[in-house]
Amino acid sequence: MNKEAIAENLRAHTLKVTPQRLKIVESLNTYGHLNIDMLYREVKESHPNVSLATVYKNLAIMTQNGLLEEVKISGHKSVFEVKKAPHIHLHCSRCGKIEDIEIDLSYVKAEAEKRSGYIVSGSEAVMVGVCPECRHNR
Amino acid sequence: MNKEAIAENLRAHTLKVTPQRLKIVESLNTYGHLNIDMLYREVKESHPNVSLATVYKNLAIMTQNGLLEEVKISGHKSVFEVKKAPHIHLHCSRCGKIEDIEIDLSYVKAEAEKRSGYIVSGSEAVMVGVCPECRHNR
DNA sequence: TATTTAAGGATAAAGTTTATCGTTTACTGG
DNA sequence: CCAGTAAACGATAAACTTTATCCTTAAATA
Repeated sequence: MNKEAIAENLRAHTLKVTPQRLKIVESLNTYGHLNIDMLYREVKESHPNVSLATVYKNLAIMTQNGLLEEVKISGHKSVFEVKKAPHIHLHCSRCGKIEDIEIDLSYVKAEAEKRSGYIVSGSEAVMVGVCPECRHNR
Repeated sequence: MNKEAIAENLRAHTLKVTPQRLKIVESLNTYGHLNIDMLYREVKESHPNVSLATVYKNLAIMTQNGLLEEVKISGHKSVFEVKKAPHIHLHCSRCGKIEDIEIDLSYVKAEAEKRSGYIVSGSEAVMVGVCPECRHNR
């Protein structure tokens, strides 16, 4: 995804296009899931005097505006990702990596609604385990 | 669940039985899901000079030892619960309440393993929506 | 290109969690 | 039941994280 497409995406979420924001989204496109410290380091590479507060402020507003999503991982700092089609997360407890996998949860949602009376508007699921690489390299 | 049963549960997890720990688990049995501030307030009622550090230390060790579980809720502080049979969480975005519901995720787990090569050992799922009470009282 | 408004940077303040350390308490074995 | 030991407690400092403030800079609009 190129810079102009990212800029489009920012504008689509009523956010001004700034170099710092471009870099944040670019980094997330490249690495998938990054926490705030990683993102701060990333942005500093191209903008050495970026303020940590800027990263905080941007993650907050980009998440509020629906461009990013925060993923809470048990025992770790939250990571952020660019919002895309609904999916669940795989978290490797050995190497810490996080992957997306598109598994349909509509059955779970329907079942939850039926049995609880809730109207469910969203869901978040994380499966924890060991990835193939970590299983083999030991 | 009475005090002796809670004490049993603590011992079963190689934890000494202290009044502060009893109160924490008792509160969680009563209310289901509480964050650290709520638990601190709870324990203070029966042990007015409990230290906040004690609550932190106990939640950490009880979680490590598998007696409690931490539930990360988007936009809120983590809540804790007494570990029980696998279940997923319902979170009402209006009133903030959290409920358990036992829905089988083994299909999701199997599918995730098949498609990713991971060996999945655990999962955490939260469905966000509006509970029946909040839907009606407005 | 000037104007307006939002965003950035620096840093202070607030809030949260962990570490330290001396004292107290729960457990064990006699 | 009591003494000894190790763990837990309380108080508090330190570390760490997040948010707020305020002045400067930059992006969008016409």
